[in-house]
Amino acid sequence: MGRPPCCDKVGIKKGPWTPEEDIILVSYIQEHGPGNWRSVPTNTGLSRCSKSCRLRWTNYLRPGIKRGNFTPHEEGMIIHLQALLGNKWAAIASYLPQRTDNDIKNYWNTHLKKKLKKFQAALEPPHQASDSTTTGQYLSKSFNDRRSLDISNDHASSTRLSQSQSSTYASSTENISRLLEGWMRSSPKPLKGTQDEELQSNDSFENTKLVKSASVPALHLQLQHKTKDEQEGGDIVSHEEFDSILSFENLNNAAWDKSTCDSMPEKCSEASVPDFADKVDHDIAESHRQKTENCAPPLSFLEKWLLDENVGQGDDMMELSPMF
DNA sequence: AAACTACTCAACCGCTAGACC
DNA sequence: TGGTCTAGCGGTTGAGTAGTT
Repeated sequence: MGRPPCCDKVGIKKGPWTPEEDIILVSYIQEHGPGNWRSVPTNTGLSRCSKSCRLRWTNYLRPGIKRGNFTPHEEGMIIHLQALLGNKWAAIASYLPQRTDNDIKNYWNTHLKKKLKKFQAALEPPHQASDSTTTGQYLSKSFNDRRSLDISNDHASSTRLSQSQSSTYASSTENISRLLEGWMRSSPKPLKGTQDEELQSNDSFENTKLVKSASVPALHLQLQHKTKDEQEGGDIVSHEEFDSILSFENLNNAAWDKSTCDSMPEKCSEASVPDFADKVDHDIAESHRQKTENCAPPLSFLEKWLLDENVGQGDDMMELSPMF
């Protein structure tokens, strides 16, 4: 006796979503908000199962998602969070709110894993090269060897590489935007502001939800578990190693602030930081605290971030929610 | 120019946890 | 308390694309 399918498979469309389907889904969610996915196919007339609708929304259509072109600091965060948490993509994604877990997972599997493998291979004599697959091992070995290659340069080159690649994400999003614009013009629905604003306001709703359901408690548990592993002789990430994570020249304060404070305000609260410190690692938390202390005045923080981002990677900026 | 290979990433599948009755 | 249902998660697949021969 297996679990019944989430929806009747007969007549359910599979495969890539069309822009028209995207529009239908987005417009429905704009009106009703995300959630109650089961009713989405029936209410929208989409021949998709509820799961597919939810995934399409969370992985692709949800406003505020940053597509492609992972920045060096994002790479650094992914690498080290993966070393710390393992393949807990949702937990990792909660620290990179503009990225979906699917995106991070794909990026890890297609880019970072290989990169780290190469990195490890370069560090180890051939006879020592094991078939290890955990990044913790990669990282521990890599960072313990201070003769190591300049990983920042590696990041930079990879970013250049990825930036040179054409982005199907972008083109798809543009198509949808265009279609949405057309739809908005023809839609009788009275809407305040632009489509983007509308989407962004939904985004704040969605982000709020994300924050609430974000894996922070789970992360605490996992971190506790992880640090326990370390105490028991596990080969995860040492304090020193994690310092190096956060001191990546490209993993600047703005990076952390942006990805944490922007959409995870509770992490910026003074109350949450000591808790974080207890459970994770003093060094990490100290670094985090220093970074998050800047969060108190949201506007000045934002200004700081904007300035930093403009200097460092202006091309890569996300549009800010009008809620700011 | 065609055939082949490698790579990327959107989407799917199957499982689990938690909410609800 | 146990069963059912749903949302969410991580692993995997396969279509499309880029690169190479």
